[in-house]
Amino acid sequence: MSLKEFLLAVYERLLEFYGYQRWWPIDTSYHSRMDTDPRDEIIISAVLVQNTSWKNVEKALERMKRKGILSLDFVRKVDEKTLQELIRPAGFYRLKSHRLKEVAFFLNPTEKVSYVKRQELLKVRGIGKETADAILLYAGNRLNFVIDKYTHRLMERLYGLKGSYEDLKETFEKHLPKDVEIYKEFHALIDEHAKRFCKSTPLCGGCPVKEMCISADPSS
DNA sequence: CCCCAGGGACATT
DNA sequence: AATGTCCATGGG
Repeated sequence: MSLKEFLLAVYERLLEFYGYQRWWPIDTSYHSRMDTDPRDEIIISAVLVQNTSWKNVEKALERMKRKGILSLDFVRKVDEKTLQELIRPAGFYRLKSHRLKEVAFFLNPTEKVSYVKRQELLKVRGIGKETADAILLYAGNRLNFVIDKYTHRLMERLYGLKGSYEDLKETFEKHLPKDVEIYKEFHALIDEHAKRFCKSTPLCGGCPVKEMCISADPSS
């Protein structure tokens, strides 16, 4: 089986097992009610979720909706101290309030997310490769595969596939169909699978891709 | 008590 | 290029 066939087979098996993940969750009724851009919610939460559980991000988003406005305009206008208190549950709150300001001024207007160059987005302080690719893919609907530590771990275990962030990103983008919906779902499925089975100490018993994994423990 | 979460910047080796 | 440290809240 070629790498191309392998990646697609893993994707289809994970999709079959877990179903559609539908990242990024968006409160569409909020944005139509408040006349705010849903892409703002994705951009803001992409920063908030850095090394943080989604659960804690949701708490911060709720506070922004309740005591502020969940939009990049609000982030630009609110004073940093207030912003810190709103996002506190997401952790690293002093760091992240500054990062939110940086990205909110850079992605102004929000429409810029659909044409800005990746290299330019990466110059924003606080926006690394994963956050940049997540913003481009999920908010910009652009063909940018997102790599994270789960992707590294899973691919090394499944196929012995190692490499830098850019190496892995190129591999996925070279072999997968050029389809943003597949990019979005596959990344989400990889994360879900890494959390449920392919943890730091893997739970190979019941793993949906055990049969295609070079390092699965056959006895478990 | 421990470890980890949908990372990134910066320093050190 | 690889590894270490800091940033912080919340849950298991």
